[in-house]
Amino acid sequence: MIRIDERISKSELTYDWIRERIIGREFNPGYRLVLGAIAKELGISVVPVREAVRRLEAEGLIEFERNVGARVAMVNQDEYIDTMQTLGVLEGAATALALPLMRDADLARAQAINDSMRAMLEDFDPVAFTSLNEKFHRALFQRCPNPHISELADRGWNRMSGLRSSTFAFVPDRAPRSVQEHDEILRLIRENAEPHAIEMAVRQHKWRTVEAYRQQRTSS
Amino acid sequence: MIRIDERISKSELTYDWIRERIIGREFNPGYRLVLGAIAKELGISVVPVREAVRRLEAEGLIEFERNVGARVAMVNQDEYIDTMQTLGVLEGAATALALPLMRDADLARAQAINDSMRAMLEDFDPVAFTSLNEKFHRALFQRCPNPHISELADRGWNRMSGLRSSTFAFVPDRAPRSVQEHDEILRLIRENAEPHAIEMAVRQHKWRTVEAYRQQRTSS
DNA sequence: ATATTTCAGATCGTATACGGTATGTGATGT
DNA sequence: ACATCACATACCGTATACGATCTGAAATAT
Repeated sequence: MIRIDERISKSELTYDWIRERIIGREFNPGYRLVLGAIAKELGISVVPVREAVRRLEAEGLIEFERNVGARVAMVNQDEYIDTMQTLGVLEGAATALALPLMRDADLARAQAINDSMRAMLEDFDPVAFTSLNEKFHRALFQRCPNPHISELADRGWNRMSGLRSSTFAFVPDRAPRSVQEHDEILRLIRENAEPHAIEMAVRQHKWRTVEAYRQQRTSS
Repeated sequence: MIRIDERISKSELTYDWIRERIIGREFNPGYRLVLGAIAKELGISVVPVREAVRRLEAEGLIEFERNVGARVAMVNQDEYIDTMQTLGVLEGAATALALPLMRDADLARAQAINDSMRAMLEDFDPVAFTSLNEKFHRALFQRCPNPHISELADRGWNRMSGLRSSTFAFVPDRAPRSVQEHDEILRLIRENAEPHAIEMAVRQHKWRTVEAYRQQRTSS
């Protein structure tokens, strides 16, 4: 008799609950996570909440201070730059590794997303644009056969969930160039360019965004 | 009156305690971590132990199964390959980023480590050799100015701590080639080669080790 | 002999309790 | 008015307790 106990532990449940809200931007960076309050909200005790928070802490989504409490990680500007730089490396590699497994449908989907982004350039909505941008990049590396590298790339994106919404609000000039570079990347893939060339195109694309951001910051 | 309370929480203490033992290979992959036993060993209750375990779980050093318990992560062969591949990417990038900050002393130290490795080829000790190998690579990227990428590279090495000791036991033939490739990498750095060339040298060096391992596995 | 059931011991998951630490507020002194 | 201190409150950190679940071994059935 196999009894499939799908019941998930409360600790796990809480982990998902908090994580969804951070990634869904319901809890913004700096948002104070009061353990007791969360426990009461979910109708459980604080112990499983603490375990969930510890896991999120290790993933960098939450910052924890002894005797003070937990808050959604503040990704300051330096960290933003570091994370984007790392993400460029990881995503470039993940995309290159995904190439042999990529299907026409995947390419078509990425193309469709980028077309939506282009259409949006007229009447610019930074939040929607940034959201599509993420979808575009995830579409490129989703087939990556190395789950380890995919997960690190995922975590990188999640880590910036708080700032994501505003990335292109900071550097709106980058938007048209960004769409153009996406097209270029898709072209390289279609033409079966060297995986290494594609990797570097993805990396440089991301690094140029960081560079634009850095300059914007120092000039203002 | 500033009172610097250096006292670290028991949860943190336990985290360090377990982590040291995993990385120091006192707890090998598969080792069963009984929460109550650890609590008793450290003279504390299980709650902080559980928190520590959750963090280690999120870092991939521990695997946790509901109602069964925690054990030191088993890095199976596929995971080993994936992790090494990822590490090649990260370490290559980290090393390239570190180049401008690298000092002569750093290079000299790396060279000394590699010389020790070469000396060891005569009377081969896989464990000591693998340990030096790690030191060599860490020496190359330690100056990396992007803490985020360094940390991921560190975690990659730590994740393999269990298998590390045996890497070169599996593919002893790789050892002389490895030393040679280290020399080559050092030469490129000394001659101020393109950062990108150095990045790829480091990456390929690691990937070749993986490849040797993969072939060794399929042929046996 | 092999498969199934039963049961006890080990271990986990979570609730509750309580002392400790940080933080804001109002009283007190200058 | 401003700084300092005392105190109340909110929240955290950890211990303890106990029911739930798993595991392996002995007992039973086939």
